[in-house]
Formats: sequence, C-alpha cells, structure tokens
Amino acid sequence: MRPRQHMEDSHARLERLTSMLRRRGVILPAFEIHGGVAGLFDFGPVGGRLRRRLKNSWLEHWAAQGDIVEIDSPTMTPESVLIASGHVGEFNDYMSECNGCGGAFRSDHLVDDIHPNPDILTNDELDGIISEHKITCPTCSAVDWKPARPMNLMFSTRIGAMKGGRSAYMRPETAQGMFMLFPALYRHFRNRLPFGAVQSGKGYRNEISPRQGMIRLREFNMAELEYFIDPEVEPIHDFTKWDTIEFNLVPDPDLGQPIKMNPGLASAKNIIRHPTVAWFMARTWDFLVEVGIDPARIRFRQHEGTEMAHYATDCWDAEIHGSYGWIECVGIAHRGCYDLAAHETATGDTNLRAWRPYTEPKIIDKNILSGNGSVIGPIFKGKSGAVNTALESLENIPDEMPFNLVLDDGTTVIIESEMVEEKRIQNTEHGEWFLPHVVEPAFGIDRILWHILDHAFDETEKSGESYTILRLDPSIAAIDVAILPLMEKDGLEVMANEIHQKICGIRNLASYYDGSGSIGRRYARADEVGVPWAVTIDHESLQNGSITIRRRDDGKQMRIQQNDLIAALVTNTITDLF
RNA sequence: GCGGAUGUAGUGAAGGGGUUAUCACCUGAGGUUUCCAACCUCAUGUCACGGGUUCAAAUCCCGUCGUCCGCACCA
Repeated sequence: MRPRQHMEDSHARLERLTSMLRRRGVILPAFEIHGGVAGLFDFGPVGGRLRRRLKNSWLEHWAAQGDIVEIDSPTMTPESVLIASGHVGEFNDYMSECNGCGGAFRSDHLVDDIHPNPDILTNDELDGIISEHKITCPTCSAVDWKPARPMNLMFSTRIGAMKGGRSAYMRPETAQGMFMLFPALYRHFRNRLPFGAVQSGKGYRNEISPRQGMIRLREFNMAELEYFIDPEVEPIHDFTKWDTIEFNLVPDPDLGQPIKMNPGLASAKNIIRHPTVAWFMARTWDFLVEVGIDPARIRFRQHEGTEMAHYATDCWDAEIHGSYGWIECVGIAHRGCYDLAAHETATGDTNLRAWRPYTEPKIIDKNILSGNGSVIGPIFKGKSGAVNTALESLENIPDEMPFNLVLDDGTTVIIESEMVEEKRIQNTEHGEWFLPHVVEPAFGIDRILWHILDHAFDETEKSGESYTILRLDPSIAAIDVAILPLMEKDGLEVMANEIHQKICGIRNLASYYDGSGSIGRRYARADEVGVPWAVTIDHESLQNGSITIRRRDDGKQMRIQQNDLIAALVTNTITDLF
C-alpha cells in the first residue's frame, strides 16, 4: 500500500473536490443543458442552503455590532449613478489589438510613457498617439495595431421599453445603494455618526474570460458594508480581544516587509493607517474564522499605490489561501469622502452631508462693506450683483477710498466711497455640514464559500479506503442532521420519518431522511456533504424512545432520548452532550 | 480576445464510419444485514449544440458554446 495522499498534487485534489460538489448537488455549472455559460453557476439543493447560511452568518455578524443596519437596493442602476461613482470611466477601457500576434492590450497602458493621463483620452486620440509614436507590441514588437475598441465590463441595459428609455447597467457592486440611501440612514440614526449599513446581493461584471471556477464570476454574490465616520473625530476601538492573535500583514512593499502582528499594535504603529480600517480587519478576521476558514491561511495585503482603486486612500485585502493560491476575498478600503462628494457634485444634492456641532458656537462679529444699491445699480448695471457679492466676501476693509475690487469673473472695478456703507454684522454659527468619510469592507461571498469548502474538504482514510469528510462548521452546514433508520422495516422507518418531519418543522433547522443502502454507506454520504450530526433509529428506539446521535468529525455516538435530541438541536447544544 | 488541447450517464474513464455504445463508482428497487462506503439480483441514465460530407456520423469536416493550459485582461 502506498501513502497516496503524499503523492497527490493539488490539481488532482481540486478535481475531486469539484466533482464531489457536482455529484452531491452543491455547486454546478449553470444552464448546462443549453451548453452552459462561462462564469455562471448554480447552487444546488445542498449549496443553496449553504450559501444562505453563510449570508445569514455575515449579516448577523455585523448586526451584532449594534450600529449597523441592513438595506437592499436595486441591481439595475441608471447610468448617471455609475458615471458619478467613476465606474463608467473605470470599467470602460479601450483595448488595442496587435495584427502581428493577435495580442490584446489596454490602449491607455500602451501610451502610459507618453501621455501623463491616458485615462481621459478618446479612442481616436489613443489611436493617434499609438501611430504617431510607433508604439511596439509588448509581445511581438510589431507596429501594426487595430483601432482601439471600448470594452465595458458592465452589463448594459435600458430602463423603459419604448424608445427614449434610460441607459442603465447591472450594478458592478452593491455599495452605491448605501450611498444613495445616506440621507435615510442619517435620519434613522438620529443624525449621529458613526453608523453603517450592509447589503448582500448580486453583482455583475462581464468578465473577458471568467476562469478558476468560483473565483471569477459574471454574476456573483457580494456583501458590502459602508461605515460612515466623522474624519475629525479620533476613532476609539478596543483591540484587546485580538491582543494575542497575530495577523499576517503584507504592507505595500514601498512601506515595509511582511510581518506578524496583532491589529491593535499594527494600528498604533501606523502600519494600518486608520484605526477604523484596523477594526474592520479584525472583525473580518473573526468572521472568516467563525465560518470555518483556516486562520493560518488568512493574510492581509495592503494595496500598492498603483493598484488602489480609483476611490481608495488606503486598502487592505483579506486574502485566503486555497487551491488557486492566495485569492482576494475581502477588500477593506478607506474611501475618504470620494463617493458622497462625487454624487453631491453630480446631482447638486446637499443631503449627503452630516452636521458637526461646534463645541462652542462661533460668534461672527465683523465689519463689512455693504453696497449702496441706488448708486451701484445705475453705474454697474448687469454687473451690480457680482459687485455686491465681491464686497460682502471682502476679508479686510480697505483703508482708503477709492479702491480696486476684483470680481469673481476676474475683472476689476473701482469702488468709490459713496458706493458703499460700512456695517457691523453679528452671526452665530453652531456647527458645520461636512462630507462623512467611509470605510468599506467588501466581501466576495462566493470566493469565501469556495474557500470554506476547500478548507473543509478532508480526504482521510478509513480501514485502508479513502474517505471524505466535509468538516463544515455546524453554524453554516447546509443540513443539520441526517435521520437514518437502521433498517427500513419493523416500523423503524416510520419513527425515523416522524423525527425527520418534526425537525424540518422547526425554524432554521434542516434534516434529511436517508434509508437506502447500508448504514455505513449512509454515514459516508452524510459526511461527504458535511452534515455534522447523524441520528440512528434502532429497535431499542421503538421500545423506549431513545436514539443514537453520531458526531461527524470522529464518529463518536451517544444514546439519548428523542426529546432531548430535539431540545439540544433547538438550543444548539449538542456538542455539550459529548 | 489570441494560440494550443479538449467535450461520451450524476462522477471518473474506455472506444470509435454500420455495435443493443463499454467499464467502475454513484443513484434507485428487492434480498441480506441489530451501527460506519460489505454482499447478491435487477433497474434508471450518456456520445455538448447546430450545420455539412456519406447509403450510413458518437466517430470525418465546419461553426457555435463550454472546459483546461499558456498569453493578455480582471482583482
């Protein structure tokens, strides 16, 4: 007998895992009978519930913080929203194709060295620069380019069936929904920062070549949190809970070397530049470990300056190691006030701000020059309004008359003493409106789910045979308990079915009944999809109502009363029985 | 999007111009079995899709779609 597990490479393991996921109805390619579509997957009878449990765990994890609420907004988003957010520009890259080798490249990357800001160029301008400077192909060095073509990674559609409908896209992220709802959130939280909102739902990106299974999808499940803070208030976070836990931190190579450090210290040493970012990194770590990610295979990597998304001022990815190497599964970005400011500029709406009261009211007590309308009007005519505005905004009143006054449009006028009157005004300002900053943890649910499965997929041996156990955390396992009559006769199957029905009738619990095949085979089936508990009904059960419960992870069994089983399931205390 | 490989039951594979398309596991029924993939019998289910060549196509050709590997892209 050979120690096979040592010889197996990770690729073979990956194939066995995906085969199992298809065979057992966890994750399957979508629309397969119509030929399938790359980047789209179905969650099957086991996967559907698994994903929902994961999503619920995520929502509950953040709701527990107390200042975070859940919202839900449309996936279909008008174009103007995504122009304001920067997505239309960002997701609208031009591609140039080489006639020599057929390679395709981002047009703006080709002219990076020549133009300081190639992002803003049109396709004609890009083509002009490419031909003028005889740009060579990075692959084959040919100078023979097809015209630049736009490649939009968002799915476009129209809202409105008739002509004149409004351009729209399927959202590439859920975050914009939280920004749109900022005024409602602000009211809900009684005008007090900080607060947050979460949303979990579908996002869409028309990827060029979706590969790597669940890692890059065209329709995917995301879960995002926007946490709004006042940039002038020093955040207070208690990191003592994580004092003994060292995170794997990989800073921007320009800033430092990879280190292991607890989040409190990393924040204090300014390795993580904002305490609230550090706080969400720590809370993210908690979540990932809670749902069954191996803590040793989590690391946080800081985005490099060039890699940072267009809005982020500091960004750390939580990466998880699995069959595809290190994969970004969570992005925790300090976005500053980018989004709210962008929407304010685009719409002119002033409700995206928060009020910051001064500790002491500011009393404005000053002398100003007030224009004398009956003099200014006839002299400056159309310009009189601008003259008045300029006078009012003068910081210092000139000592001498006449003087030169510069207007907003740049022109200068001469002000004579009879045109103005000096006045003393008094104003009390109690605070100011400002754009909140936002820290955004964004989770790729599918990627996390993939790694949960990857880490839980345990190929062991049992009496010389290979044996698979999916060691899912009971809190997210799709099925809580398998109900197995020892044999399907003598009424054992009747009692088993009654227990099955009873458990399925309890909220948030799921059981399945399995009566076919030998008892060992049925244990194996349950182990393979990660059912944490199996209940067996035998002849003794018929006599005294007791059943045996078996623990997935070690096969250990206990005999308890049927009613105690159900009580323990409801209170989630089965583990205490062992 | 480019180049290469490839597509056969739920999974993994064999075959290949005329077959009732093969095998293992899986799944289901019956038997057996009082607890960890046992055994016996039987059964369900497959040539990605669309064209073409041919008397005849799962097999050859073309296209589409999918998958895998590189490149590129994305993050």
